[in-house]
Amino acid sequence: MSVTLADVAARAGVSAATVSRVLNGNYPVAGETRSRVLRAVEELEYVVNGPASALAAATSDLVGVLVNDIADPFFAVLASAVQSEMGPGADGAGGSGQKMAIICNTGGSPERELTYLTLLQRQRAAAVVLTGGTVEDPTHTEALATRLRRLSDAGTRVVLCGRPPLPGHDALTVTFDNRGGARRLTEHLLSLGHRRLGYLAGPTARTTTRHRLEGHHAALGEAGLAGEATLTVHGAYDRASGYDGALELLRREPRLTAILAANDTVALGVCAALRDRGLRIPQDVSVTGFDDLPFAVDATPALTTVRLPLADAGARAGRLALDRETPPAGGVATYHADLMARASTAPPSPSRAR
Amino acid sequence: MSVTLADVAARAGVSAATVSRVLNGNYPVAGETRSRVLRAVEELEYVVNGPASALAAATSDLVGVLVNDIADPFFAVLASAVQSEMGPGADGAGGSGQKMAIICNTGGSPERELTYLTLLQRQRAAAVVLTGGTVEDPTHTEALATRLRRLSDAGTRVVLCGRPPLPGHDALTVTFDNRGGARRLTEHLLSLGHRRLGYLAGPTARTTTRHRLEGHHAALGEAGLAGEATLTVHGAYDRASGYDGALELLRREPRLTAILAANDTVALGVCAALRDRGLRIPQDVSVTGFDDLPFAVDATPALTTVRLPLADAGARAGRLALDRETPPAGGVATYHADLMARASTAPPSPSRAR
DNA sequence: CTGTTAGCGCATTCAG
DNA sequence: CTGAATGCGCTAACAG
Repeated sequence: MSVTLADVAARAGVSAATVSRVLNGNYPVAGETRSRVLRAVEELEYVVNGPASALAAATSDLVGVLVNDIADPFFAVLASAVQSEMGPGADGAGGSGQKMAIICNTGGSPERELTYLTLLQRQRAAAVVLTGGTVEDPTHTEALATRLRRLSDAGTRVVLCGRPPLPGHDALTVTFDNRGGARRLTEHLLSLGHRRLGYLAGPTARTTTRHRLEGHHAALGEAGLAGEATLTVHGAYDRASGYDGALELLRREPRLTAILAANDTVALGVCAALRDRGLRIPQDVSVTGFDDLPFAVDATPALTTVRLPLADAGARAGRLALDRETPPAGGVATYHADLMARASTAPPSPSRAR
Repeated sequence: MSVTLADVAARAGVSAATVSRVLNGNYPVAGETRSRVLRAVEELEYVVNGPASALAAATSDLVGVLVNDIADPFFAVLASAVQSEMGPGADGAGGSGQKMAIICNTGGSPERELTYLTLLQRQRAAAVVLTGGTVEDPTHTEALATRLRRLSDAGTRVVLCGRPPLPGHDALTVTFDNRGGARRLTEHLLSLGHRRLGYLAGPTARTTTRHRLEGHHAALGEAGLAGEATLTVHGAYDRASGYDGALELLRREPRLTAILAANDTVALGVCAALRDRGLRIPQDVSVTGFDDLPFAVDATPALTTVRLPLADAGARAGRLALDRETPPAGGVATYHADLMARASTAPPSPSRAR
């Protein structure tokens, strides 16, 4: 078969235990012995058997990262950042602490989220990072808390990134001020003079959707427009629902002067729909996104949005997962969402005000 | 500690072997016994120990996916597609064949590619999928072939996706007709009447870069412009090099009427640079991308590019990796790259022709 | 169809 | 500082 520890030991004229010690570098080993072992490893092209050592040591060097869909830039950037803290190049301690990230696409499905968690528990993952908003359903929340508790009981570190702390489990959390971001976006539009706003919300019953909507309503309330602008349509976080949603909003209120999209991707769909309807951005209708993904600045006109520090947050989550950073007080770190006012928003045109 | 197979066996009043059999579903087990075992599993909340079974069975259910950077949409889409063929929801055979994808960011570095391959060998990965173009350096090519041979010798399936077959190793390959795509793009511009083209190539010494450049030159040659248009600048596959590269091309040849970018992301940078220079697209300068990533159609003007069927190719690679699909004849499947003529290209304006 | 018997390759006691 | 012995939890023959 394959070359094993014993083969290396024989070649180096030492015991298997010694080889193990050299390789893991936890125990003192004589310099001479050490180099002899290392040479044998080279010569035999020995590669540790991960499963075997995971079994013996009762812990693997796999880290699970749950995302809705890795093809969505939001999650890709987050996952990439988490990644950046492990594996070759990250080098948290000087070499052999190589962790590997298992990326799991849940597709936003609660069941799959649970299934993946079980799969990761089966792998005896060293840590698990759950990214993005989560479904707000008591049943699921409880099931999730239970699963996570089992994981932490089994020694797996659990970190939440991009979602609020989970009731029933004290996982370390890195989250975004979605409420504040949405509020700033709405205030920005109101200050430009907009009064008839359309809001394209994300999928119902998700934390992210709710928080952003709450921020929006808060701003509206402060401006004394609480009751008025309940023009809201829910949809998925994709371009198509942006397109369809924009048309639906216009159907309901043709005199709309601004549309707030659930995120940048949705905003792109909104822009496409408006263009197809012959409406100019921002002269006829202002549009805002959310997240400030890389493409936002290249949209035409450049998208006014709110910047989420995804890379920072992801990296932070990665370090917390690997226990390389002291946890924030209270276990929760919240990142601010800055307004990026660009060309897709402007004062409403008097003509459309009618 | 944690509950084990033996615990379940005791609870169900059977032997550990039987439990293992019902869980893996490979051997015939009496219906009655089966359900008793399953019940015990439920009651004890038993979760298989992955490392232990991997050790005993000498194979894990981990699949490595090497990408340059998962934050780059090109790789994200590819990886997502590979993913889609495994894990919950893919269900290739009816349930428990759950594979998990380990995504490895090589950052385009040959050394890291090798390191990750070793790490995957250590995990006894069931398969490895290498995506994207590769560095063309004899030393690296050989080192890579050696590593891959070790992997296949150890029983790991190796699939290449988005790069040409590797000399020295007969891995299954799913690749794109980069040459043809670049040729079609160039022909498109030539047929519109362009004669002064600028080419923004990817990083030097990479297969993708070379193939696209070759296609470009082939088209130029056929048009009898071989010697003429050697206006080429190399750069990374990112927006910034698109921006800088466009400025550099314009410096070298201010009368340029078209720029072919290494890919869509680079094209976005080119567009930004042109706009900043007060040049209109496509009236003053036509621009083309490559890949047809989701955002290409939302650029303004919509980007003329070449469509790579990333999702199809990724899924195919995933199935091949899992041995769920019969390999193509010769072990190599090549996907065609279709021209997507959109608004960023048009005949050159007579005024600029001077 | 089911139980028994051996390891899989390594990390750790515990002695020396 | 090093070696010998033990077991991690599971699968895979081999019998029955």
